[in-house]
Amino acid sequence: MSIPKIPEGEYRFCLIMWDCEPVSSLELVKLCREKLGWKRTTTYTVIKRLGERGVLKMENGIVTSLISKEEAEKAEIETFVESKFGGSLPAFVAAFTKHQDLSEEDLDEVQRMIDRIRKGGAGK
Amino acid sequence: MSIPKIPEGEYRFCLIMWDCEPVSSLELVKLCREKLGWKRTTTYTVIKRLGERGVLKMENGIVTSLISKEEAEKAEIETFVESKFGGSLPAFVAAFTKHQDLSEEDLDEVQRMIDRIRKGGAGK
DNA sequence: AAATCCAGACTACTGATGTAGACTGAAAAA
DNA sequence: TTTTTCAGTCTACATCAGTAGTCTGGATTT
Repeated sequence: MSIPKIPEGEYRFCLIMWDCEPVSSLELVKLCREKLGWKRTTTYTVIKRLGERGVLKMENGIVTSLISKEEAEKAEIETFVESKFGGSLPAFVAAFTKHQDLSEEDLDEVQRMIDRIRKGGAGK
Repeated sequence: MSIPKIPEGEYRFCLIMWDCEPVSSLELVKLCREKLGWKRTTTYTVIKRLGERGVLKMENGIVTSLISKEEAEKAEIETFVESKFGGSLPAFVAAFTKHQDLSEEDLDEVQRMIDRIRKGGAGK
């Protein structure tokens, strides 16, 4: 039902997993050692915990995600906007555009997305 | 000097503080009891911890923030984009616009901000 | 001065997170 | 079949966040 919250470290792991799933735990152990500097058991512990929270499942040594990166991102964004900006998108966007150094390319990117949404009638 | 990370509960407290500072600790105790359901001592504990981390200071029973809401927001957004989207604003904005239910008004709001930034000349 | 109050500090407990060493059962090697 | 290896689990421990009970020194009241 509700997407479970994924804290920092575990999220870093997830990014790796999403990037190459389905993947063997062995492979993940290797990747986490290289990219995160984790010990073998640390990776297994995280796999275990994420499994308990329904973020992924491991069967026959193969790890597969149960919630997609997109779903997780959506949940993260919602939680973030909710807790930091009282759920107000405008408030968030205001702070967002006010502080970040948005390059022309970024602005164009956003512009394009807005247009796309408008055309697509994603009002929903 | 880098803006310290402010976790959930403490951030909720900060929102209240930023809203009425400078304010007496007594007043904060009352507000937190009403809005957050906190016991008297809990509020004091949080004031203490945030004081130690340089988020605020309390002198003669008067609490004042040391980092503004704007600074905190900026830091939060940066951390968020960094950890969830590898620091890529486009990636973030993409996920953002793709998943959230942006109303026409929100879109207009964002549109206006973009226009304003463009006119106002590069960054800030 | 003795009794009372109270703001603020101290101490404390619980659950989550980050990280990893010790252990085990089953498969592979000798 | 005895030994070795190793994938995956268990146990463990420190830190942090959330929340609050207890203690104390100084101000207030009697």
